[in-house]
Parts: sequence; structure tokens; C-alpha cells
Amino acid sequence: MSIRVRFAPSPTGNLHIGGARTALFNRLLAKREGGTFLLRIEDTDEGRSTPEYEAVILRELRWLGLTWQEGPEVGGEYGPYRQSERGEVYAGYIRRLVDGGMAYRCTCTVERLEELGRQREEAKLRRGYDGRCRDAGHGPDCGPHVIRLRVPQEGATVVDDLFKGPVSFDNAEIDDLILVRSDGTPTYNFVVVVDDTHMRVTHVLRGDEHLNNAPKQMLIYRAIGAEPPRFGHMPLIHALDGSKMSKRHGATSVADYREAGIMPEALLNYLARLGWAHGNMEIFSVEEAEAVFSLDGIGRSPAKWDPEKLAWVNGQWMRRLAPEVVGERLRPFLGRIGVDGAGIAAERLAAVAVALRERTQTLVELAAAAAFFFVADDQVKRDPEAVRAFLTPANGAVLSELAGVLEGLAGWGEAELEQAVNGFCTARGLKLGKIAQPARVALCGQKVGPGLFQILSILGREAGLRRLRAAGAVGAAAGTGAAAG
RNA sequence: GACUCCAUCGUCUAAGGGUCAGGACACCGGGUUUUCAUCUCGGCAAUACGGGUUCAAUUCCCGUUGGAGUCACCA
Repeated sequence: MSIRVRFAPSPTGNLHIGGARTALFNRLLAKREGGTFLLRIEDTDEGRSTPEYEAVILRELRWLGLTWQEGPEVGGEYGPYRQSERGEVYAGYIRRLVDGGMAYRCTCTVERLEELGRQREEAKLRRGYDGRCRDAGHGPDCGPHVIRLRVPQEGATVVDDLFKGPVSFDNAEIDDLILVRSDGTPTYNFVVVVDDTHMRVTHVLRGDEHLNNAPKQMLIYRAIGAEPPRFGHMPLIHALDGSKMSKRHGATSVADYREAGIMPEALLNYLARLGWAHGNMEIFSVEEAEAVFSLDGIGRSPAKWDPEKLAWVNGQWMRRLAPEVVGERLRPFLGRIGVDGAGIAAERLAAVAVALRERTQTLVELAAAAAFFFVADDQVKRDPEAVRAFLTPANGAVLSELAGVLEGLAGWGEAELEQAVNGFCTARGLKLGKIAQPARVALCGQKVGPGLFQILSILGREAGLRRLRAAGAVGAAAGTGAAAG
């Protein structure tokens, strides 16, 4: 039987990086084993779930390329894939459980439960239900009630985890958990079991935070007489301070990283390396990971989220991807800093990517570093210290002379520019280093940047000559003492 | 607090009874280079602690310590 795995997010917020990682590993396993990866929306909490968040989650998964073979918007033979639409399925199971005595109606009020919790806490006991209604035999007309699972009081429930081996929980530690709320809606632990059964899920890879839910779910599987899937609880992602990642740690959603200029290939690559390893493989695509993926490679201990390494991985991907691809992805980021990204020729953007990809790690940085190519001369951000040091009268004079020579060039390619500039240097007995820095400052306003010929070539003939001459003018003005400030 | 999980360089990790405990990020230094970066060479740096088992434990077992997760009519 071929394996079936699922990712089952709750649409109560943005797609979290932990969720993305869970989805990734499930998909990796499905692809590797030739199985099916399905998506199910866990929206039983009517108060917190929204269609907007659902849309966001689907969008982010697609952005990452983590597409599903069954689920919302694509369908499948075990649908619907939204729990809010599966009420009838759950109702049938509940009826059988209550009729069979595996579950019972409980009329305890929220107030009593709260009081009970307080008492048990004072008595230094584990919070939990005391089982008052377990044998009360409440019928359908008992008034407002919830439905609870009758959990055995003795013995233990063992979860044979794929990564941790057998984990045993005393049944006495497990509450008679609520299956159906007083408003008639089913709860998480119950619907998960019903759906995974119904959707023929064979492996459940999910975060460690669910390990404590596993025995409860095992008990439900037993009650409904279904075979449980294999469980694999993956170590969580921690923040640098060691605790579970949360909003207070800053960027935690996939969207945050997209906005920060991280590309999907890099995010996925980094996510895969968090808790999984295959020899010394560091930089790899999802497809490459699929080819060698194995559950054995998944570790047991939590990993800390390291933004620096993520940035490095992203930098590696900026070089691994075709320049044209990186160039296209750069457009919106240029737009953000006031450059009309849409109006720039694709070849030019590709050339920019080649010129700057080894000097930057994110698309945000790449856009910032590329700005001088696209803004008006007077909008170029200039480093005052660099200007003072390199745009001297003498250098200015040389630069305008150089402009004069370059003006006569037939073409404006890197090779021609290099030849011409080198020729100019030789003729004047200058080392290239002598004019490269002043020229760079004149053209980009900074003393660091791409190679001189790359800059000139991408900038174009007009702007290039203009900026070189402008440096000459500054130099001349300074020379006559006419320059102010 | 109870239950459960986890423990190799600062971080991600590899090896798993016999290794100089390997790689990557970060950091430090040399080289290349028109700047910066890249690239390249080198360096720093780890088996939490205590008991066992064994000829031999980083690896297996137990304990301690430390960290984490969960204890809802949330998922």
C-alpha cells in the first residue's frame, strides 16, 4: 500500500516557518516513497479560523512550491478537505461511540470545571477532569452537555514513534477528553483521528508539541476500531534563546522571510537542514533532497533558528539560480525603494544580478546595492568620505579625460570597456588601481561595488560618461576654490 | 508542579563501541583581486556531569544536571 501523508494547518494565522517545515518533510516523504501528500484545513475552531488566513496559507505553500495532490482547490476522493464541511462524518462516529458506551454525555459546567481545576492545582495535582459524569448515564435529553471519551483508568498507552521509539503514557494521566463541545462542534483530537482514518493517512509527521496528543488519539483510534497511522514527532524549531519560536522572536512567518528578500528555494533548503542531514549536503533543491530523503536522517533534538545561516543559504541560491530568474525576482524589491522595476529590461536586471549576487545575500540587499544603476545622478547615495578622498581635482581631471576617450568607443560592452580603460592607463603610465577607485566613486557614490567595467557596461554609455564628467567638474570647481561645502 | 521529549564545536550537523571526533555557518589570520565581495589556504572551537556494561565508550544502560514541550468546551 502506498503511503499517504498530510499537512493539516489551522487557518488562525499566517503560515509559520515551523508549519512550512512540517509540510516540507511530509512532502519529501511522499515524493520519495511515491505516495500522496494531502492538505487538510483544520477549521473546527469557528471563532478563530478565517477564510482569509486559509487563503494566505494556500498562497504561501504554493509560493514555496509545496503543492498538494489532494485538498482544498484541487479536490480528491476523500474530501471535503475542510473540517468545517465534514460535520456529517463526525456525527456518525459520535453516535456509534456514545451508543457503544465508549463515550458519554457530560453535563458539568465550565464553572465547575474551573473550580475543579483550581482545587486540583492547590492540591498540587495535575489539572484534569474528575470523571463525575462518567457513569451518570446521561441520556440525549440531559440538557446542555459535552461528549467525553471514556478513557481506561488503568494500564498505559504506548505511542511507537518513528523517531523516538516507544513512548509510554499511563492512562491514569489521560483525561476523559472532550470529543464534542456543548455547542455540538467536534474538537481537534477527535476530528484529526476521524479524518486521518477516513483519508487513509498512513504516516503522521508533525511537531513535537503534539507528542502529548498522540496517546489521546491512539485511544480514540481504539474506540472507533481503526488502525492508527505511524506517528513521527519532529523536534521543534527554537529561537536563538532556546525557547519555542513565537511572535516575540520577530520574523516567524513565511511571509516575513519573503518580504525580507529570502527566496523560496533558500527557505526550503534551510528548513530541510534544520533537523535533517544527509552526509555533508548543504545546498540542495527540494528535488535533490527528495532523491535521497530518508526518515533516518531526521534528528531527535530541537534546532535553533539561525538567521545568519539562512541569509548565507539565500546568498548561495542567488548564485545557483539563473541570473534571469534572480533579476525578475528583483523587480518588486526595486519598486519598494522607489525604482520603477517594471520598466527595466530583463537582460539588464540579469546583468545586475551577476554583478551583485556575490556581494549581497538577500533580494532586499541586492536591490539596495543596485539602486545607483537606476536612479537619477543626483539621487545616487554618496558616501561623503569616499567623495572627499577620491574625487579630488586631480582625479576629476583624469576622469573627464577618460570620459573623452570612452566617448569614441564603438560599443559599450565589458570587454571593450576593459580594453579601452587599460589602454588609457598604459598611455598615461597609470596603474588601473589608480583610477578604478575614483571612477567607482564617481559612478556609484561608494568605494565598494562591482568591477569597474561591469558598472560602466550596465550603467550605459550616457549615464556613465555623464557621471565621469560630473566628477571632473567637481574636481575643477574644487581646484578653483569655487566649490562650496 | 505533573507528564513527556531532548543533550557532539557559539549555531546547524556527521560518525556511532576502537576515528587525528568530519563538514557547514559565524569568527580570526594568509593568498588572489581595480575596491568590496567572491574564491582559496589555514586557525579557533564540541562529545554536559557521575556511575555502570565492556579488552575498549562520544556511541549501550542507570542516575544527576540542564534545556524544551504539553497540561483548554485552541489546534
